[in-house]
Amino acid sequence: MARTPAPGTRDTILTAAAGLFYEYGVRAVGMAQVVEAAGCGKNLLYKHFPSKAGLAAAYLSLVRRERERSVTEVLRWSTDPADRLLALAGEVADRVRRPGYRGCAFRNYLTEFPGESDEPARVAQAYLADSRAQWDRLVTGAGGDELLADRIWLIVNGLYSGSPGQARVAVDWITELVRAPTGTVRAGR
Amino acid sequence: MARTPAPGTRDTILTAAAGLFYEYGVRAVGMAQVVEAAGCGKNLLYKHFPSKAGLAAAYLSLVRRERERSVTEVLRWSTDPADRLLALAGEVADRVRRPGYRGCAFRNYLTEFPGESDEPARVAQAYLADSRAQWDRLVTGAGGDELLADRIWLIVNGLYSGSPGQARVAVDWITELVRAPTGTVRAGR
DNA sequence: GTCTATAGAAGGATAGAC
DNA sequence: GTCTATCCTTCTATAGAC
Repeated sequence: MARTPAPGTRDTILTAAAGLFYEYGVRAVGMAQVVEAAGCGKNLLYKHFPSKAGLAAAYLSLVRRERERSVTEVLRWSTDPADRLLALAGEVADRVRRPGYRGCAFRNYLTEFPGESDEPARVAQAYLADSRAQWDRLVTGAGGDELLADRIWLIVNGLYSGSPGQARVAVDWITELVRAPTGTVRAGR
Repeated sequence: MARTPAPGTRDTILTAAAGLFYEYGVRAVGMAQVVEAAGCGKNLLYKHFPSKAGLAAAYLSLVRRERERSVTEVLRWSTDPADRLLALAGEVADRVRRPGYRGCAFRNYLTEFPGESDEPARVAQAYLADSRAQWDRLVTGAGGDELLADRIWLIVNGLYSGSPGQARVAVDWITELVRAPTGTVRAGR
């Protein structure tokens, strides 16, 4: 038997890469930088990931898993669609307010690589489409119409690309829109 | 006798660079690509621009000038603050719907170079701050409060990073918010 | 000895700058 | 065009664990 492979190597590398990619951007971070941060050799990196694009795709998939775990957590709070919608809004706002927040990882990648259709781009686009669909389901589940879904998605987009100070404004607004005093939840005032 | 310098060389280079930078991103475009698109020699490029960062700053300044010219144009339509606000919203929506639209050039640069404080980053941040101030002035001029200004800026941010299809939703919503049936323009419903 | 890991050089392409 | 530097990727050399 030869030397036993370290068990968490892939995760170590991926975590290091994810931190760098998110903070400085995928394009700005070189593979040598990832290797240095992970404290491993280049060989090991290319053994676990086929290329930089593959590593970037794994990074975005990791962010997706973390985000989905957090979302699933807060959605457990209630079975009421309106409550779940507000819980989701609060989850996003919390993330935006976290120190070190530098925008949405998926939107950032698509901005860094416009028009690209490689694996990480597909991961990013798929997540954004699924995220939008989830918001829409919650809105319609809460009795909202298509217009309200469009408007809330507009706020969510603004929330992701705006300053952290706007988080409260966004959450309060969504709350107000969903908890419409008329009883029915529609987009119009 | 030396050859007389072509008069519009700087503009030719800058226009070519601007098109490439906006379409593919600043990081993705090399100086050789700019030279090829401009149809000039490399030495001429570095005669007119000190570095790539300098060229990028000139590109963002050009975008700012064009945008301000367009905004000034539509703001001439009316002296009524609410009308001007809606005219500004329409201008943004038109730009977002234009073919080849790939997001806000300033926001894109700051995403491509996070944490940077070089000249183009300062140009981008300055424009965004000034733009936000302009929106705020128009909202308060139309009788809106600070909350409404925050909310409209949220919509504008969402408009810039959303899909072109959301342009109409955004404009209609801003119109509805500004032309509040109660007569007074406030954020609350 | 055999396998895994690290460190670093080499390759080939491409970057910015002159 | 050239020069230097850096990019991603591969390969070599060496050290260490079994």
